[in-house]
Amino acid sequence: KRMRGYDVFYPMGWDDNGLPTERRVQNYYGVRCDPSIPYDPDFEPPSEPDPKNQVPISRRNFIELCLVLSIEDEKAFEALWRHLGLSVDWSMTYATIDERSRKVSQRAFLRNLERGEAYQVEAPSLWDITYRTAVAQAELEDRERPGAYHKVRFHRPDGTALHIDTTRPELVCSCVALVAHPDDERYQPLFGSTVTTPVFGVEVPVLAHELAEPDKGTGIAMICTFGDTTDVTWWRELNLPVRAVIGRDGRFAADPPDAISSEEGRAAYAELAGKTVFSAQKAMVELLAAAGDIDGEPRPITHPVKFYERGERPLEIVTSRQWYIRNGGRDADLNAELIDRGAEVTWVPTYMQARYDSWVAGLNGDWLISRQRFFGVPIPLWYPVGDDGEPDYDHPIVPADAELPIDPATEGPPGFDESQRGQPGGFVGDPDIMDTWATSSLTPQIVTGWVDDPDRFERTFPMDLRPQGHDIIRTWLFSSVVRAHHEHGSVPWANAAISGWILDPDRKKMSKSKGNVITPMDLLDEHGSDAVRYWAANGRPGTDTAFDPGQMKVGRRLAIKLLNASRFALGLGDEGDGPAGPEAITEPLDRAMVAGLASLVADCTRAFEAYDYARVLERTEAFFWKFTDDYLELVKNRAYGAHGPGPAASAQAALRLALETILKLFAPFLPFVTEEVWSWWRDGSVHRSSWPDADEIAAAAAGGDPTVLAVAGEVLSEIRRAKSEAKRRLSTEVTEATVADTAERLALFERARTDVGDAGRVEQLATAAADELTVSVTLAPES
RNA sequence: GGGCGCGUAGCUCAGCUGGCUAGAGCACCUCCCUUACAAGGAGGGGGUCGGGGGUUCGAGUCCCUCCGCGCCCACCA
Repeated sequence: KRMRGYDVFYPMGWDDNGLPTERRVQNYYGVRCDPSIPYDPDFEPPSEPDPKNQVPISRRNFIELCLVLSIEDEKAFEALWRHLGLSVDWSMTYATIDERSRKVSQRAFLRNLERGEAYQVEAPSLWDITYRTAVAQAELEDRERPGAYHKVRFHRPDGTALHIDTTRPELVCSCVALVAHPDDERYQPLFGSTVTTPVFGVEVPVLAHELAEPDKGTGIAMICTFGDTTDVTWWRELNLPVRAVIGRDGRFAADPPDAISSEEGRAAYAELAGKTVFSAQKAMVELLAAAGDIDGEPRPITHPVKFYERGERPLEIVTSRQWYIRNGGRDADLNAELIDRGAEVTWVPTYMQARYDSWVAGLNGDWLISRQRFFGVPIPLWYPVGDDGEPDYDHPIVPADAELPIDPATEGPPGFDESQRGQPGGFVGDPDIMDTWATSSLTPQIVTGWVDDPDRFERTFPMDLRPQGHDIIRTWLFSSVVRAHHEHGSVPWANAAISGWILDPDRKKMSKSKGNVITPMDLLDEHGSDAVRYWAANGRPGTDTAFDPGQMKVGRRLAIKLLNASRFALGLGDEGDGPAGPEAITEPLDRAMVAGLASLVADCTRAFEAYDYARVLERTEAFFWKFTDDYLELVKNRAYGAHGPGPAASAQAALRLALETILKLFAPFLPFVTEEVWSWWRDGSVHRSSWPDADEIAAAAAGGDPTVLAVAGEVLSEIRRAKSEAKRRLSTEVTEATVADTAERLALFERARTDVGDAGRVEQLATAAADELTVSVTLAPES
């Protein structure tokens, strides 16, 4: 685009927020964040980190270390990207934790709040017990885990048993109802009646709901608060009470739910109190067995369990107060609008839009953006504290736009004194930070100057292109669409170019846990940036690409070939008046080559416009190899002046036009070698030169016919073959050669006859009529 | 369960709207130090285009179906 005259805005940013940075800081410095500790301005991290004995430090100290490490990491990344030759505007970088990003993030959130697009609610949400934070739907992944069906006996009023199958018997104490499908005749008579839970003796209703599946287990399930997201749906839609037992630490609460009122029930619960889910399950099975309320042995199964994508333990569902942004997960109209926004984007490849559509259509709740973590953009709110000492969450205190960014943990709201923090009649800051995607979703606004450069914003928003991987369509891409839709009523960019992954040589996804990760800097050192880029550019948009050092070697060879071929082409016309312009291209073979060049340029230009960069590289490379193998050999003698100045000038002019054009076509892929060659004979940078114009080159070809070169190349190949099969060197003289072919092709051949004769070292070159090409060759005797 | 993508030479992949004997590179074999290039060059062997139907004058290319692989999505007690 830059070569085609566009003033390209190509920003680069660093996503520092979130758990990866926190985890790195913990390991790197051997510390952990403890928000209850006061700030220590003189804190120095341990000189020798002990991962098993992390030093607890204040939140502010922890964040300072995050910033220090982020800056170090950013330097390493910038060095890498520069080494790779990315033509980024390095003066316009941003970081998701820098002041401008925090301001954009907080401002957008407050505007969402003002318009009702952001809201807080106390509700069950997915909770990671390791990191002690709520997580969003977009951060979930299913993992196959072993489990077991336990056949548990509930009791009907008449004393008979009602069996349910459950993989989570430990949650019987939080059971609020049983549920079966409304059409299930086995259970229809029970709807509206009650049963009592085993061990705890709590009376629960038997209800009907169409999400219950008759052929799963016994066809009737227990609804707990909460075992999985289906429980949440049932709980909400059937207006059931909460009997939560699992706390934020993943352990069973000390006290049973109020519903467990019997002495025996409370005694039984005491066996579970304080235990992890795993231990509680063991204890509960023993309790059930002792009560005779479990039938048979548990039946092992493997089933998908929801995990936080970075977590190691299954998610639990915990009720807490969280902030949400509306994303169409609970609103059909908004959902349809966001699907329509997706359709406004041009997707490369097109089928990636299906992933967006299915994600948006499958949303089952709004976007949970608050995180109970430390390193990120704070939620910019305070809450008044009542005389009872309780925060009033319904009336948040909002900072002025001009004050942003703020940190409510260290700054107080206007009109209050810091001494009033946490005091009756005073205030508290919202303790949470925002999801990292709540900031990353605003990268278009951050870079285009939404808060600090109205002129640039006007010229660059919506942006043209979002390049990103397919794994973050549901996060980065979708959340960006949501924010732009709410804030600007538009898409954030016109095109989305979705790349695949780099897979290891066995076609497995690279991951740290598998230990098959390859870091790019070593590759760049070993193969060179052009070679690595060559390999990477062979990957089609959307397609995963296996790591292949072989392709890098090919790329390196191509770069070296480009150097050598250029040395030859440029070494010809240095004396006298110098090379002539395109008008000197008069020889049929030269015009044939240039005509092929013109169609190559047209093809490449079209492909680039469609983001089909891999095709551009492939076509240019194919042309270039033919160019060196055949054309260069065919014109070599003539270019040296074997047939006088006119024909030599034609060859030299054609060679230079081709070289200039090929350098430009390769420049986006092989920026270093093309720049090097460019510097041998041209001023400025090839990357600032103008993209070749197919029409201009076609004009220089002056009606040349590409098949002249094709036929000449074929005949030359035949002559080479004869020498190769005779096991003679290619410089062997040919005393006599006869080219037999159709009249039509012979006419084409005739126009390059002298060049073919020269290249093949043929003394007597004759032609004859035939149905197809054959070349009979008589080699000079070995001397 | 729904959806998407892929399956072409031993390997990695091209093959765009169906059209001349299916291509490239790597690997393999043979030969050549030819004055751009031996970290090179020339040439060669190797494929029933996953299987089976169908449309067509003609299919790797379109349709149906089956098989295999990968991914995305889903309220998996």
